Amino acid sequence: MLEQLRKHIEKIIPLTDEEFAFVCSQFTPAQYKKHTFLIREGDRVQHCYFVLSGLLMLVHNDESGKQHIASFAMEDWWETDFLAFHSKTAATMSLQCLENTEVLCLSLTGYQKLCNDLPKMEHFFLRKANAGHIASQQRILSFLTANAKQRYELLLNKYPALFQRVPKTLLASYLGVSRETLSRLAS
Amino acid sequence: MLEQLRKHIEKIIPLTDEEFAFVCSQFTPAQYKKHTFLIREGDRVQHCYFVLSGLLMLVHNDESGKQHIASFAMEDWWETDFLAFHSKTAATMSLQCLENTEVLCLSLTGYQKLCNDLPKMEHFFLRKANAGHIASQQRILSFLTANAKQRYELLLNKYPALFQRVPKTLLASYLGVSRETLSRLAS
DNA sequence: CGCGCGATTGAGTAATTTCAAATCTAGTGG
DNA sequence: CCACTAGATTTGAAATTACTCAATCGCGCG
Repeated sequence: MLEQLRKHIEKIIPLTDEEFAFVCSQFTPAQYKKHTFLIREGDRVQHCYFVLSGLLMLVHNDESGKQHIASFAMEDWWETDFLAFHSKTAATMSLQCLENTEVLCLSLTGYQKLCNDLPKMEHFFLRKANAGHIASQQRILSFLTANAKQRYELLLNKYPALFQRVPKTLLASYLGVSRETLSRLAS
Repeated sequence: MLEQLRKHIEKIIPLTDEEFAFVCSQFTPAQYKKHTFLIREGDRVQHCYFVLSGLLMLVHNDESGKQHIASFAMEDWWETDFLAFHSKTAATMSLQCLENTEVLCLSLTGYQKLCNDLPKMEHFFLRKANAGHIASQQRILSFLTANAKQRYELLLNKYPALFQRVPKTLLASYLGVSRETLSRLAS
């Protein structure tokens, strides 16, 4: 279980056993059942989560009660309401389980300790943050350049597994179209 | 001019004169006239740019010849085609001057040297990358939750200066609407 | 003055949403 | 094994939103 974290980190930087032990000391394992919330809008955000297994969604609910999915998080993803986590403000998004999910929890102080005491980990997080930024920019571009059908196909190519794992309604609210429109696109 | 960079960095981390001298050694100043390209699609991306003055836009041109603006970059912003820069691949976006612009150029090796030799700078870039990631997520949410008019008003609140500095056509292609639609929204 | 760029306006068309109803499917209890 | 229910998906039709194409307007600059 912690081996999974080690493999994940070592795709970017090698760690000695000692270093890895220190890394581990900052994480707390946790399990959540399908439908439960790791973060609720309005909460203080205590952790950043590394997903070991299962599936999460990061969701924002607007005034009219519609839900909009900022992101799905599957195995080996890092997820939280990053704005709230880093700025210690109230969450504007919920983080919810779409499946039974195992995570490793990292607190903000744990994150800071890792960055300060182990430069390799700061480097690791920098790489992850850059990748996240780039991925978000790509998604923005998809909204600018592609229509609903094209965005649907992009998603289908990028994460085919999602189609098995989540209801279409949720894919629709990730893509920014109504579920009816998504249904009509599939044909 | 380099003082501007120092002030910018020291909003996040203090630097000794010696450290700052080392930082400076990795940057090359450059000036570009309105309309010129810092990066063209297809190019290798040599630099990440810190904008001292002026205004840039990061643009993607689709097959049908329409241009889509991923981002504007004004004073004190860092900009480049980050995917191409970090992965040493060909640019999929152009970076172009909307005004005469002064920048400081940082090469990938310069970036890596700063990160390796000066942990403070790695920390600085981590903070910037996180902020960039968060800002992109907010923009994604704006596409999901807001219609054209609301996105227009968000932009207007966030960057009122842009309305003085760039033609509406470009704001439209940043917001993802046609210029005609934007024109009708303004009323 | 006249050119050229940017902004606006109008009219028709295409894409998407909304609301409503019908259909399908997996899981539950009898 | 079947009937039943809740959730998910599909379909239809009307309404809305945004796009496209075309024409016009406004203004700064040579």
